[in-house]
Amino acid sequence: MIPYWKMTPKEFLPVLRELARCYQAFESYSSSHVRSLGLTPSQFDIIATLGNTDGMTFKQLGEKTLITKGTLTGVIDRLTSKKLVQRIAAPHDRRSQIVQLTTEGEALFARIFPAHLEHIGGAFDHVTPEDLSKALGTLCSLTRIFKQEAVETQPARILNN
Amino acid sequence: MIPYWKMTPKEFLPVLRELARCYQAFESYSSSHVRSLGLTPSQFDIIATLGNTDGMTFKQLGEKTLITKGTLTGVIDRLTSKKLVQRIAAPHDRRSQIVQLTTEGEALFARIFPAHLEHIGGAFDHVTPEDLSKALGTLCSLTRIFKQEAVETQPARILNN
DNA sequence: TATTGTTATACTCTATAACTATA
DNA sequence: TATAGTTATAGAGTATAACAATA
Repeated sequence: MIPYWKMTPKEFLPVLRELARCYQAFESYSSSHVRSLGLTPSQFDIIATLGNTDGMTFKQLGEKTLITKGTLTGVIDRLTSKKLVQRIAAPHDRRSQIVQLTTEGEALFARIFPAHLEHIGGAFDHVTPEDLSKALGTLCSLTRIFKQEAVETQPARILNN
Repeated sequence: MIPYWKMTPKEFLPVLRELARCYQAFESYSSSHVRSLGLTPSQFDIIATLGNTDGMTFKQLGEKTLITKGTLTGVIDRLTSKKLVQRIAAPHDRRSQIVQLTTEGEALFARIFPAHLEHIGGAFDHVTPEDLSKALGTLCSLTRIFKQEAVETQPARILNN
């Protein structure tokens, strides 16, 4: 039995604005570190995603990072020319390629990622675990519904389902 | 008397991931609307920021939208060629220019913005006001600290101030 | 001298779609 | 026929810095 509220823009807009502001503040902080290493945010995203894995296919990588395949080829090309990642053939499907960190890429990941986490973790020192888990819950439910809505672009569809 | 917790990455990383996922889901949903109007997200950002105002200077606009001045000139040029915004001279400083919506831009804003809000509001129907305000609080405190950290890039600075 | 906005450059990302080689 | 990744293209945002006009 879920209670039903009709939120007004006046109520939820501050949350959206703060969501954007928070994400952008995080991104901007994160990217200032990242750019000082000679990486773009997209490139760092790839490194962080591949860290502590044996690599993954272009398809998987694209799904995790939300980068489309056409763009991904370019990003991986640039990281390859920096010797941070490499392509290897996938074992059971010759159409497929595995992207993985090189030794150099792993070393970079090992050097910068823990420091990143340590730094970021400081932001959470005065947030209670309870607030954190509530915020997580709220963010999750928002995400779920935004994703739903993104699929059902035509409101009329709701009537047809 | 604020209690002190030391959060571990295992605790806060899910929140960061969900923050990114939530923002990106929102952005992607929002931008699918926006692109169907022939606008990019940056361009919509400008329109939404100028809506219900008498216009503002390049400087103000850049601060609100987090677009740097060099880029902003290009974005405004494109919106100008679409006849959605216009530049006018600022009254008391002849270096400065005011950007404002044209009649056409205002009409577009009036047509799409309420619909946008209405659509987005649906996502909040099953979130309680309490959770919403807690999430807002948490987001705010995170934002504040990310911004702080972004400024103090050199930790050593803290000692010098 | 400092500030506002413009211009210029080089790079990166995006959307889109045609293409290849496999499956 | 469908899928994985590549290539090509045109447009748009980014960082950076030099520049003109004005304060």
